[in-house]
Amino acid sequence: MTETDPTQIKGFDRARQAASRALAEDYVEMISDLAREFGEARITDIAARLGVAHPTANKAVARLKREGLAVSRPYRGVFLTEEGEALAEQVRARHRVVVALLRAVGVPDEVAELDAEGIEHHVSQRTLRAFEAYLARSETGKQG
Amino acid sequence: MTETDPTQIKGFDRARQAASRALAEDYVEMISDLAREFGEARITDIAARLGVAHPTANKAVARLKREGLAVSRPYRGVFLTEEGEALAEQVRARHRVVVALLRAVGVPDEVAELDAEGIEHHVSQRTLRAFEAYLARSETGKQG
DNA sequence: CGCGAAATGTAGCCTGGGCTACAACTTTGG
DNA sequence: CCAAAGTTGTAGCCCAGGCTACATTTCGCG
Ligand SMILES: [Mn+2]
Ligand SMILES: [Mn+2]
Ligand SMILES: [Mn+2]
Ligand SMILES: [Mn+2]
Repeated sequence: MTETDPTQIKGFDRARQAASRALAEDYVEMISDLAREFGEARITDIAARLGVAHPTANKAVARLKREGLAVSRPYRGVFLTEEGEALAEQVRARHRVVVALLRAVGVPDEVAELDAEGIEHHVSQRTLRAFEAYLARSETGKQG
Repeated sequence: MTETDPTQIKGFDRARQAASRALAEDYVEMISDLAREFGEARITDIAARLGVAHPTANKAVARLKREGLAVSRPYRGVFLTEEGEALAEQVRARHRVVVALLRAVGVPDEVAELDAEGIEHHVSQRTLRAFEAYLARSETGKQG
Protein backbone atom coordinates (compact mmCIF):
# COMPACT_ATOMS: atom_id res chain seq x y z
CA MET A 1 0.00 0.00 0.00
CA THR A 2 1.12 3.60 -0.42
CA GLU A 3 0.43 6.04 2.41
CA THR A 4 -2.05 5.58 5.23
CA ASP A 5 -4.13 8.64 6.07
CA PRO A 6 -3.67 9.28 9.81
CA THR A 7 -6.92 11.24 10.01
CA GLN A 8 -8.90 8.27 8.83
CA ILE A 9 -7.31 5.94 11.39
CA LYS A 10 -7.98 8.52 14.07
CA GLY A 11 -11.64 8.64 13.04
CA PHE A 12 -12.05 4.89 13.41
CA ASP A 13 -10.23 4.95 16.70
CA ARG A 14 -12.41 7.70 18.09
CA ALA A 15 -15.53 5.88 16.96
CA ARG A 16 -14.38 2.75 18.79
CA GLN A 17 -13.62 4.66 21.97
CA ALA A 18 -16.95 6.47 21.84
CA ALA A 19 -18.78 3.18 21.37
CA SER A 20 -17.07 1.74 24.42
CA ARG A 21 -18.12 4.73 26.54
CA ALA A 22 -21.71 4.82 25.24
CA LEU A 23 -23.12 2.24 27.63
CA ALA A 24 -21.79 3.92 30.75
CA GLU A 25 -23.14 7.25 29.51
CA ASP A 26 -26.65 5.93 28.98
CA TYR A 27 -26.73 4.13 32.31
CA VAL A 28 -25.48 7.12 34.23
CA GLU A 29 -28.01 9.41 32.59
CA MET A 30 -30.79 6.92 33.32
CA ILE A 31 -29.79 6.51 36.95
CA SER A 32 -29.81 10.27 37.32
CA ASP A 33 -33.27 10.51 35.74
CA LEU A 34 -34.67 7.86 38.07
CA ALA A 35 -33.08 9.50 41.09
CA ARG A 36 -34.87 12.72 40.21
CA GLU A 37 -38.19 10.98 39.76
CA PHE A 38 -38.16 8.52 42.63
CA GLY A 39 -35.25 9.51 44.86
CA GLU A 40 -33.34 6.36 43.93
CA ALA A 41 -32.63 4.15 40.94
CA ARG A 42 -33.62 0.51 41.29
CA ILE A 43 -32.11 -2.22 39.13
CA THR A 44 -35.48 -3.35 37.80
CA ASP A 45 -36.40 0.15 36.68
CA ILE A 46 -33.03 0.77 35.05
CA ALA A 47 -33.36 -2.50 33.17
CA ALA A 48 -36.95 -1.84 32.12
CA ARG A 49 -36.20 1.62 30.76
CA LEU A 50 -33.13 0.52 28.88
CA GLY A 51 -34.96 -2.50 27.51
CA VAL A 52 -32.55 -5.13 28.84
CA ALA A 53 -32.82 -8.07 31.25
CA HIS A 54 -32.09 -7.25 34.86
CA PRO A 55 -28.83 -9.22 35.11
CA THR A 56 -27.53 -7.13 32.22
CA ALA A 57 -28.29 -3.97 34.17
CA ASN A 58 -26.74 -5.50 37.24
CA LYS A 59 -23.46 -6.21 35.47
CA ALA A 60 -23.42 -2.74 33.97
CA VAL A 61 -23.93 -1.16 37.37
CA ALA A 62 -21.07 -3.28 38.72
CA ARG A 63 -18.88 -1.76 36.02
CA LEU A 64 -20.01 1.77 36.94
CA LYS A 65 -19.11 1.06 40.55
CA ARG A 66 -15.72 -0.27 39.52
CA GLU A 67 -15.16 2.94 37.55
CA GLY A 68 -16.16 5.13 40.48
CA LEU A 69 -19.32 6.48 38.85
CA ALA A 70 -21.87 4.85 41.17
CA VAL A 71 -22.29 3.23 44.57
CA SER A 72 -24.81 0.76 45.98
CA ARG A 73 -25.29 -1.74 48.76
CA PRO A 74 -26.72 -5.23 48.09
CA TYR A 75 -30.47 -5.28 47.51
CA ARG A 76 -30.62 -1.51 47.70
CA GLY A 77 -30.90 1.26 45.13
CA VAL A 78 -28.07 2.61 43.01
CA PHE A 79 -26.69 6.11 43.54
CA LEU A 80 -24.27 8.19 41.51
CA THR A 81 -21.03 9.54 42.90
CA GLU A 82 -20.20 13.19 42.35
CA GLU A 83 -18.24 12.19 39.30
CA GLY A 84 -21.17 10.13 38.06
CA GLU A 85 -23.61 12.95 38.59
CA ALA A 86 -21.35 15.36 36.74
CA LEU A 87 -21.15 12.95 33.82
CA ALA A 88 -24.92 12.50 33.85
CA GLU A 89 -25.45 16.23 33.68
CA GLN A 90 -23.06 16.59 30.78
CA VAL A 91 -24.63 13.66 28.92
CA ARG A 92 -28.12 14.99 29.49
CA ALA A 93 -27.15 18.41 28.15
CA ARG A 94 -25.51 16.93 25.07
CA HIS A 95 -28.54 14.75 24.41
CA ARG A 96 -30.78 17.81 24.41
CA VAL A 97 -28.51 19.75 22.06
CA VAL A 98 -28.28 16.86 19.62
CA VAL A 99 -32.06 16.44 19.50
CA ALA A 100 -32.50 20.19 19.05
CA LEU A 101 -29.96 20.30 16.23
CA LEU A 102 -31.59 17.40 14.41
CA ARG A 103 -34.97 19.07 14.65
CA ALA A 104 -33.53 22.40 13.59
CA VAL A 105 -32.29 20.92 10.31
CA GLY A 106 -35.65 19.29 9.62
CA VAL A 107 -35.61 15.83 11.22
CA PRO A 108 -39.09 14.89 12.52
CA ASP A 109 -39.33 15.02 16.31
CA GLU A 110 -39.88 11.32 16.91
CA VAL A 111 -37.04 10.31 14.58
CA ALA A 112 -34.74 12.93 16.12
CA GLU A 113 -35.30 11.43 19.55
CA LEU A 114 -34.57 7.89 18.32
CA ASP A 115 -31.44 8.73 16.33
CA ALA A 116 -30.05 11.04 18.99
CA GLU A 117 -29.77 8.14 21.42
CA GLY A 118 -26.99 6.69 19.29
CA ILE A 119 -25.55 9.80 17.66
CA GLU A 120 -24.94 11.69 20.91
CA HIS A 121 -22.08 9.43 21.98
CA HIS A 122 -20.07 10.33 18.89
CA VAL A 123 -20.48 14.10 19.14
CA SER A 124 -17.21 15.66 20.29
CA GLN A 125 -16.85 18.83 22.35
CA ARG A 126 -15.97 20.84 19.27
CA THR A 127 -18.99 19.58 17.36
CA LEU A 128 -21.24 20.17 20.33
CA ARG A 129 -20.11 23.78 20.52
CA ALA A 130 -20.75 24.18 16.81
CA PHE A 131 -24.27 22.78 17.30
CA GLU A 132 -24.93 25.22 20.13
CA ALA A 133 -23.69 28.14 18.09
CA TYR A 134 -25.87 27.09 15.16
CA LEU A 135 -28.92 26.78 17.39
CA ALA A 136 -28.27 30.19 18.90
CA ARG A 137 -28.05 31.70 15.41
CA SER A 138 -31.19 30.05 14.12
CA GLU A 139 -33.13 30.98 17.26
CA THR A 140 -32.18 34.62 16.83
CA GLY A 141 -32.94 34.78 13.14
CA LYS A 142 -36.30 33.13 13.47
CA GLN A 143 -39.50 34.80 12.28
CA GLY A 144 -41.63 33.53 15.24
CA MET B 1 -42.19 2.42 38.63
CA THR B 2 -45.07 4.04 36.79
CA GLU B 3 -45.16 3.87 32.99
CA THR B 4 -42.24 3.03 30.73
CA ASP B 5 -41.89 5.26 27.66
CA PRO B 6 -41.77 2.94 24.62
CA THR B 7 -40.02 5.56 22.48
CA GLN B 8 -37.13 5.71 24.87
CA ILE B 9 -36.69 1.92 24.89
CA LYS B 10 -36.86 1.94 21.11
CA GLY B 11 -34.13 4.56 20.99
CA PHE B 12 -31.76 2.46 23.09
CA ASP B 13 -32.60 -0.61 21.06
CA ARG B 14 -31.91 1.14 17.78
CA ALA B 15 -28.63 2.47 19.11
CA ARG B 16 -27.58 -1.06 20.10
CA GLN B 17 -28.51 -2.47 16.71
CA ALA B 18 -26.68 0.32 14.90
CA ALA B 19 -23.59 -0.28 16.99
CA SER B 20 -23.61 -3.95 16.09
CA ARG B 21 -23.83 -3.12 12.37
CA ALA B 22 -21.17 -0.39 12.49
CA LEU B 23 -18.16 -2.65 12.13
CA ALA B 24 -19.44 -4.45 9.06
CA GLU B 25 -20.30 -1.10 7.50
CA ASP B 26 -16.82 0.33 7.98
CA TYR B 27 -15.10 -2.81 6.73
CA VAL B 28 -17.26 -3.06 3.64
CA GLU B 29 -16.69 0.58 2.79
CA MET B 30 -12.96 0.16 3.29
CA ILE B 31 -12.79 -2.96 1.14
CA SER B 32 -14.62 -1.11 -1.59
CA ASP B 33 -12.21 1.83 -1.34
CA LEU B 34 -9.19 -0.44 -1.61
CA ALA B 35 -10.70 -2.34 -4.52
CA ARG B 36 -11.06 0.95 -6.38
CA GLU B 37 -7.51 1.99 -5.64
CA PHE B 38 -5.66 -1.27 -6.10
CA GLY B 39 -8.09 -3.69 -7.72
CA GLU B 40 -8.25 -5.80 -4.58
CA ALA B 41 -8.36 -5.42 -0.82
CA ARG B 42 -5.60 -7.14 1.09
CA ILE B 43 -5.90 -8.00 4.77
CA THR B 44 -2.81 -6.04 5.74
CA ASP B 45 -4.10 -2.88 4.07
CA ILE B 46 -7.55 -3.22 5.58
CA ALA B 47 -5.99 -3.65 9.02
CA ALA B 48 -3.59 -0.73 8.55
CA ARG B 49 -6.30 1.69 7.44
CA LEU B 50 -8.69 0.72 10.20
CA GLY B 51 -5.92 0.87 12.77
CA VAL B 52 -6.26 -2.70 14.05
CA ALA B 53 -4.01 -5.75 14.17
CA HIS B 54 -4.25 -8.03 11.16
CA PRO B 55 -5.88 -10.97 12.96
CA THR B 56 -8.66 -8.59 13.99
CA ALA B 57 -9.24 -7.71 10.34
CA ASN B 58 -9.08 -11.37 9.44
CA LYS B 59 -11.81 -12.29 11.90
CA ALA B 60 -13.97 -9.41 10.74
CA VAL B 61 -13.63 -10.50 7.12
CA ALA B 62 -14.62 -14.03 8.16
CA ARG B 63 -17.82 -12.54 9.57
CA LEU B 64 -18.47 -10.61 6.38
CA LYS B 65 -18.07 -13.82 4.40
CA ARG B 66 -20.42 -15.63 6.76
CA GLU B 67 -22.96 -12.85 6.21
CA GLY B 68 -22.63 -13.04 2.44
CA LEU B 69 -21.06 -9.60 2.05
CA ALA B 70 -17.61 -10.72 0.88
CA VAL B 71 -15.69 -13.62 -0.61
CA SER B 72 -12.02 -14.63 -0.55
CA ARG B 73 -9.72 -17.59 -1.01
CA PRO B 74 -6.90 -18.33 1.46
CA TYR B 75 -3.89 -16.03 1.10
CA ARG B 76 -5.67 -14.01 -1.57
CA GLY B 77 -7.41 -10.63 -1.59
CA VAL B 78 -10.91 -9.96 -0.32
CA PHE B 79 -13.75 -9.07 -2.69
CA LEU B 80 -17.26 -7.84 -2.06
CA THR B 81 -20.34 -9.66 -3.25
CA GLU B 82 -23.01 -7.70 -5.08
CA GLU B 83 -24.78 -7.27 -1.78
CA GLY B 84 -21.55 -6.12 -0.16
CA GLU B 85 -20.87 -3.63 -2.93
CA ALA B 86 -24.38 -2.24 -2.67
CA LEU B 87 -23.95 -1.78 1.08
CA ALA B 88 -20.58 -0.11 0.52
CA GLU B 89 -22.08 2.35 -1.92
CA GLN B 90 -24.89 3.21 0.47
CA VAL B 91 -22.50 3.62 3.40
CA ARG B 92 -20.15 5.78 1.34
CA ALA B 93 -22.99 8.05 0.29
CA ARG B 94 -24.27 8.39 3.83
CA HIS B 95 -20.77 9.19 5.10
CA ARG B 96 -20.50 12.03 2.60
CA VAL B 97 -23.86 13.47 3.54
CA VAL B 98 -23.11 13.34 7.26
CA VAL B 99 -19.80 15.13 6.79
CA ALA B 100 -21.44 17.74 4.57
CA LEU B 101 -24.22 18.33 7.10
CA LEU B 102 -21.78 18.76 9.94
CA ARG B 103 -19.77 21.28 7.94
CA ALA B 104 -22.92 23.09 6.85
CA VAL B 105 -23.90 23.76 10.45
CA GLY B 106 -20.42 25.02 11.28
CA VAL B 107 -18.31 22.06 12.40
CA PRO B 108 -14.66 22.48 11.34
CA ASP B 109 -13.70 20.18 8.45
CA GLU B 110 -11.22 18.02 10.30
CA VAL B 111 -13.55 17.51 13.27
CA ALA B 112 -16.48 16.78 10.95
CA GLU B 113 -14.51 13.98 9.32
CA LEU B 114 -13.54 12.47 12.67
CA ASP B 115 -16.99 12.63 14.27
CA ALA B 116 -18.78 11.43 11.13
CA GLU B 117 -17.01 8.09 11.33
CA GLY B 118 -19.02 7.26 14.43
CA ILE B 119 -22.17 9.31 13.87
CA GLU B 120 -22.94 7.92 10.41
CA HIS B 121 -23.92 4.50 11.74
CA HIS B 122 -26.72 5.99 13.81
CA VAL B 123 -28.26 8.13 11.09
CA SER B 124 -31.53 6.57 9.94
CA GLN B 125 -33.02 6.79 6.46
CA ARG B 126 -35.45 9.47 7.57
CA THR B 127 -32.71 11.56 9.11
CA LEU B 128 -30.49 11.10 6.07
CA ARG B 129 -33.27 12.40 3.83
CA ALA B 130 -33.74 15.38 6.12
CA PHE B 131 -29.99 16.09 5.92
CA GLU B 132 -30.08 15.92 2.13
CA ALA B 133 -33.05 18.25 1.98
CA TYR B 134 -31.34 20.69 4.29
CA LEU B 135 -28.16 20.65 2.22
CA ALA B 136 -30.13 21.19 -0.97
CA ARG B 137 -31.85 24.19 0.62
CA SER B 138 -28.67 25.74 1.95
CA GLU B 139 -26.87 25.20 -1.37
CA THR B 140 -29.63 27.01 -3.21
CA GLY B 141 -29.83 29.90 -0.80
CA LYS B 142 -26.10 30.46 -0.76
CA GLN B 143 -24.49 33.71 -1.79
CA GLY B 144 -21.50 32.04 -3.60
C1' DC C 1 15.75 -21.41 -8.41
C1' DG C 2 15.55 -20.92 -3.87
C1' DC C 3 15.69 -18.38 0.32
C1' DG C 4 14.46 -14.63 3.29
C1' DA C 5 10.88 -11.34 3.98
C1' DA C 6 6.25 -10.26 3.92
C1' DA C 7 1.56 -11.56 4.14
C1' DT C 8 -1.91 -14.42 5.80
C1' DG C 9 -3.91 -17.72 8.86
C1' DT C 10 -4.69 -19.98 13.44
C1' DA C 11 -4.76 -20.58 18.37
C1' DG C 12 -5.83 -18.81 22.41
C1' DC C 13 -6.36 -15.11 25.55
C1' DC C 14 -9.22 -10.98 27.42
C1' DT C 15 -13.24 -7.77 28.08
C1' DG C 16 -17.85 -6.16 27.24
C1' DG C 17 -22.53 -6.78 26.86
C1' DG C 18 -26.33 -9.59 25.88
C1' DC C 19 -29.20 -13.76 27.69
C1' DT C 20 -31.66 -17.67 30.90
C1' DA C 21 -32.06 -20.24 35.05
C1' DC C 22 -31.95 -20.32 39.56
C1' DA C 23 -30.80 -18.71 44.45
C1' DA C 24 -31.27 -15.38 48.05
C1' DC C 25 -33.18 -11.53 50.08
C1' DT C 26 -37.06 -7.97 51.00
C1' DT C 27 -41.59 -6.30 50.84
C1' DT C 28 -46.30 -6.70 51.45
C1' DG C 29 -51.04 -8.01 52.33
C1' DG C 30 -54.22 -11.30 54.34
C1' DC D 1 -46.43 -12.13 61.32
C1' DC D 2 -45.40 -14.89 57.80
C1' DA D 3 -45.91 -16.77 53.09
C1' DA D 4 -46.16 -15.40 48.47
C1' DA D 5 -44.71 -12.17 45.30
C1' DG D 6 -41.39 -9.18 43.82
C1' DT D 7 -36.63 -7.76 43.56
C1' DT D 8 -31.87 -8.45 43.43
C1' DG D 9 -27.85 -11.28 42.93
C1' DT D 10 -25.06 -15.15 40.90
C1' DA D 11 -23.67 -18.68 37.71
C1' DG D 12 -22.83 -19.76 33.41
C1' DC D 13 -23.66 -19.52 28.61
C1' DC D 14 -22.99 -16.98 23.90
C1' DC D 15 -20.95 -13.83 20.49
C1' DA D 16 -18.27 -9.71 18.99
C1' DG D 17 -14.13 -7.49 18.68
C1' DG D 18 -9.77 -6.46 20.46
C1' DC D 19 -4.89 -8.47 21.25
C1' DT D 20 -0.13 -11.47 20.99
C1' DA D 21 2.41 -15.42 19.60
C1' DC D 22 3.33 -18.53 16.37
C1' DA D 23 2.58 -21.39 11.97
C1' DT D 24 2.07 -21.42 7.14
C1' DT D 25 2.06 -19.71 2.57
C1' DT D 26 3.30 -16.58 -0.99
C1' DC D 27 6.29 -13.20 -3.06
C1' DG D 28 10.35 -11.00 -4.71
C1' DC D 29 15.09 -10.81 -5.51
C1' DG D 30 19.89 -12.15 -5.75
MN1 LIG E 1 -27.51 7.21 24.15
MN1 LIG F 1 -29.28 9.91 25.72
MN1 LIG G 1 -17.81 4.63 10.44
MN1 LIG H 1 -17.37 5.99 7.16
